[in-house]
Amino acid sequence: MPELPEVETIKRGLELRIVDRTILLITVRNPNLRRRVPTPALRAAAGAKVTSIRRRAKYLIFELDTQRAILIHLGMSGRLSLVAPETPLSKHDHLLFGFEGDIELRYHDVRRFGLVLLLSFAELAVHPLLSHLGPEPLGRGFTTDYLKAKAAKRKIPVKSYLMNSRIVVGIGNIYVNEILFAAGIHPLQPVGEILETEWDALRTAVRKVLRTAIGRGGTTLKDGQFRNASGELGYFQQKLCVYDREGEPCVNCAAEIVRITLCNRSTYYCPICQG
DNA sequence: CGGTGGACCTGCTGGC
DNA sequence: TGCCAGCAGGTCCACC
Repeated sequence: MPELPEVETIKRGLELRIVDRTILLITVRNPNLRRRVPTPALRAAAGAKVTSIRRRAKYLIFELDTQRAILIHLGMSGRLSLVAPETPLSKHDHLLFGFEGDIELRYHDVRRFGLVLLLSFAELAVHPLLSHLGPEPLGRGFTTDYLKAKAAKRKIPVKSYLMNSRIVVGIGNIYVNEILFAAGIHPLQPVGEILETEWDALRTAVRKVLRTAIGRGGTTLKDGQFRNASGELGYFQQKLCVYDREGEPCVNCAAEIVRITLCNRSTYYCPICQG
């Protein structure tokens, strides 16, 4: 579900409510996520205070005042929500974090592709899940020169390239489609043959699409899956130009949006604007 | 090494 | 109405 803008939106919502608060109780109802949740270690983190919340790629990192951190990835269907403790539990509420001040943070994940780990700061600094990640697309390391250099001589489609977290993090299947539309580049374009002049457009499109989506609180599709930490919907879906618009008219040229499968995922583009 | 495709898991939708 | 194939925001790993 969540790509960078959704994770960032959740992070911002959580920050306001739980930084500087102490965790009173951690309950693991179902430890079977992508990796098994380390229940005893995690439960033992109760009593610690959250000193800050960071985002790296699509990971959330809750730093504690005990030199440890809770690392959370939401996978495809994970949700984090702040609720009153008396709120009825649902089937897929797998972890509960009870905070002082009558606030409960719930991790909910239907498909259980997510991840929750407890790591020391030292472990976090060298953790293989994080150590191979490329630069943040909204950070300084994401330059046109970097993007171009990494692509040299490679034949993979530009869509696969942008979705590869070793190249750049945070871009998933919704935003990659929108980014390529904004840049006017065909998703199958071999990345090693992208023109000199197109690289700037591509970098600009990455940053603009992600920034705009964050500004609009992420994307909530028809199924209503994505919510921020307070349960509110995003509204970037109103700005989607190609994603899930097969057969509908292009917003620029009115040609029909085409859908193909690439990297085993639905891929949408305008055959004229991205020709 | 670079690139592709399947596996992980549950639930919803649409066609027959 | 019921059944079943196909699909869904991500990531990792085995295999060519």
